[in-house]
Order: sequence, then C-alpha cells, then structure tokens
Amino acid sequence: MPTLHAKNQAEDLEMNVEPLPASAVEILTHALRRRILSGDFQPGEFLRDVKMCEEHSTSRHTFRTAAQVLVTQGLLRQIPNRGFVVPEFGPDDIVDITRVRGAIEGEAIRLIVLTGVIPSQALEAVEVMHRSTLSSDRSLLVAADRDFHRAIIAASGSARLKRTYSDLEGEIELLLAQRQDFYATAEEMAEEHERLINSLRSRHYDTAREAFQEHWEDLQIKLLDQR
Amino acid sequence: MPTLHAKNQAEDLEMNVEPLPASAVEILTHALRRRILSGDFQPGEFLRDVKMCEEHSTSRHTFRTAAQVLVTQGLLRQIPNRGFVVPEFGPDDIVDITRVRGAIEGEAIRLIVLTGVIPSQALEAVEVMHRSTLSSDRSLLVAADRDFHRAIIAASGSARLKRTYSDLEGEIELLLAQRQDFYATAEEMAEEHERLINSLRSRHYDTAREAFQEHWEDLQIKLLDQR
DNA sequence: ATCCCACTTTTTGTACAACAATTTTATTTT
DNA sequence: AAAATAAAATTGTTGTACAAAAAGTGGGAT
Repeated sequence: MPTLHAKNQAEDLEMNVEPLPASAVEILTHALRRRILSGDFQPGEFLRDVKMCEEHSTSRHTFRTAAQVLVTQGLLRQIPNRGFVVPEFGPDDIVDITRVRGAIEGEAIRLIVLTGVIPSQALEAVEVMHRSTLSSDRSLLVAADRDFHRAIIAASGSARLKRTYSDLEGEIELLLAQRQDFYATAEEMAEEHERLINSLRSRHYDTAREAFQEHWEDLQIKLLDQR
Repeated sequence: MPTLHAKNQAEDLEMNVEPLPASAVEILTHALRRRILSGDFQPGEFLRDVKMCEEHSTSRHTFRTAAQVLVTQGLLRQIPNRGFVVPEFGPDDIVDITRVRGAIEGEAIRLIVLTGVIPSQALEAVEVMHRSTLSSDRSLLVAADRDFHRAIIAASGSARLKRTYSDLEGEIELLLAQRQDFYATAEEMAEEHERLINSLRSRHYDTAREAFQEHWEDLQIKLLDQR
C-alpha cells in the first residue's frame, strides 16, 4: 500500500521496457497514433467510428476512449456531434510548437550540461545518420532524428519532462508528416547533430542552448517556407 | 473545410468562455478532477467504478473514458486489472514538478518581458490577495495564486504552453491538497506576488526569471519540509 | 432555375446488460 | 496457523439500443 511512490521511481528508470500485455485501449491508441502520424488520414478527415471499429476490430467504446486520449495529446480534435478529426497545422502552430519545444528541450539541456553526461542513445542516433545514405529509407532518418531528441529529453531524468515532450513529439511528427521532404542529406544532418553533441560537451549552458536554438529555428523556417 | 485552422486561433483567444453544452465525459472529467483536487479521495485510494457511476449517475463507459483522460493528465494512475488510483507524490515528484514548472512558466515570462504587457488578471489576483485577511476562506487565496500564475501563462498567447501548464497545474493543486497549510499570511503572499509583477515590469528577462525562480523554489522547499 | 422547407438517413453520444479474465475475500483442509 | 481451494467481487471489453444532432434528399413556391 505505501509502495506506490516507490513504483513511480521504477517507472522513471524503465524508459522503454513494457512487459505488460497492454490493454485494448492502449493498443488501439498506439495503432491510431501510428496511422495518424504516417499520414494515413488527410488533415481535416473525420475518423468515423463504425469504420475504425471495423478496421481495428474493436468496440465503439474502446475506439471512443482511445480517440479521447489522442485528443488530450493534440493528435485529434473533437468537434461536438461531429466526431474526431485530424487537425491541420498552420504557421502559428509551427511557431507555437517550436516555442514550447525550446522550453522543454532547453530544460533538458540545462540538466545535461550540469551532469556532463551525453546520453549514449543520442550518440547512436548520430551514428545511424552517418551510416545512412540518401538512398536508404527516409523514415530511418526521421527515426534517428526522433531518437536523438528523445534521448536528450530522457537524459534529464524527469518523468514529467518526458511526458510533456512525448505529447509535443506527436505533434511534431504530425507536422513532419503533413509537410514532408524538407530534410537535407543524411550527411548534413549527421554533421548538424554532431555539432549539437559538441555544444553539450562544452558544458556551457548558453553555448549549448544557442546551438539547439539554431537547430530548432532552422527546422521552423524550413517548415514555414514550405508551401 | 479550410476553416479548421481559423478555429484554432479563436480558441486561443477565448480563454475561459465555454458556451458549449459540454459532453457527459467532459462534465464527469471536471467533476472527478474537482473531487480529486479537493482531497475528497485519499492518496492511494481506488476509484471503484460502480460507486463512481452511482455517485455521478453515469454509465461505466463514461466514467472509464473520463478516468483515462485524467490518467494522461497525471491526476490518476491506472493499474492493470486493479482500476484507477489517486497518486501519492513523493519528494522526487515535488522537485520534478517544480523543474518543469520553471521551464514552462519561464518561457511565458520571456514572452511577457518581450511584449511588456502585464496581464490584468494577474494584477487582479494580487488585489484579491491584498483584500483578503487570514480569516477569509483559505481556498480564496489558493484560487488567487492559481489565477495569478494561470494569467502569466495565458499572456504568452501560446496554446500549447497553456495546455501543458494546465496538466501541470492539476498536479500542483493535488500536491497542495495533499500537503496543505503551508501558506503564509495573505499580506505576505500579496507582497511576494507584487514583487513578481515588478520584476516583469523591469523588462529584463534575467531579473524576472530570477524572481520567479525564487518564488517556485520557496514553494518547493516549503512542500519538501512538510512531514 | 433557385431558394426554402419538411422528411429521411446517417452519425454521434450515452446508457444498459452481459461476459470472460483477473483479483480479492472467505472457507476449508492439512 | 499456514496452505490450498472455493466463492464473490471487480475490471476490461463487447454488443445492442436509442435519443439527439447533423447531413443528405426531394419536392413545391416564388
């Protein structure tokens, strides 16, 4: 009974392990999340529940709960008596997302600079970028970029920073799905992230923060320039 | 069809208006949230769904969805085959919450200092503190403190900063509910927040940030010292 | 033809009932 | 008194039903 807090601690450390069978709601939430992020639905498209229940063979109840969860994560929007719709992001959303990302990831950077420990998974992600050529699957690069920044957040050791960023990450990926093909070459990408690693090694918060800031704003500009 | 984004903008501005009839799930989510935050449940207590459905006269489906939403906001925890339980916060949670709060509210401060506009609702909250005496309802002071910081966040104009803080605010309130009676006198509280306002008026980010940092850490220390 | 109004169909949001799987409690056995 | 077993309660999920709201349809009247 008093072990509840101890369990929290354990969860903080586990990171990516998930030996639990996972409930139907969780499974569906993940499935829908992936479909949304892979651009399976058009922006503005409604997720008709009968259709979704057929395609995922679940009850309407389960779909409804999963959709509700995705609403709280910004990956769906609920319109009263109309259902759940995939949001379309405008320029303001891009600026807004970049802003909050800076706040969240900036705090993680602060903690990393303090401890001086570069997360190994971030280094591995850069390795992946180096090894990748343009011919290889683009999704591999996207995944490497995601893993890099996720590792930065995870290194903070803050459960809530992770949770908050996880939500934001969904929106970022949806953004990338809706406005694709802005990435530079794999090599260029690798070098840029290498630069970020080095900025962390400097152990000066301002130096690191500036490097990352530039990185985020570069992406913002590329996203805004599109279309 | 292309008006979806325009609607987002509208939502950003509306703030507290909610002319919508609100769905049963929303109503129940709010009701449960209030009961949790008011300390109606013990930390570690399970929310039996039959009981909850009776007390709020809803179906299990509705309760279940509402509870799932609260899980994503950190106000409940789901344990497989055991149900939904009110989390208990330990020292690490207090530190973690304070940390993320700093990141979020810090970004809002940066934006306020940039524009130089002090949100009127924050000023009004300070007024309430000034007018309040210790004899008055303590919840009035808690509400004023909440309104003050909420106004700071809202002034940022960032939808996602608001959404993120809203989640965190829930956890903060739950923390205050679980460890109550640490507030100083109303007058002391008013003066401290007045100081925060003045730091914003300086229009120097570092000055403001420092003042707020001290404020947050004061609270953290008080919370940690308890028990 | 165009606009407006009633009518039908579709879709959402919620409730009630049912059931297997799991956990908790009670009872019996050793 | 501890372990094993049976009974009860609880969770997670599905299916069906139905009122309310929205979308679609088909005339008339101007």
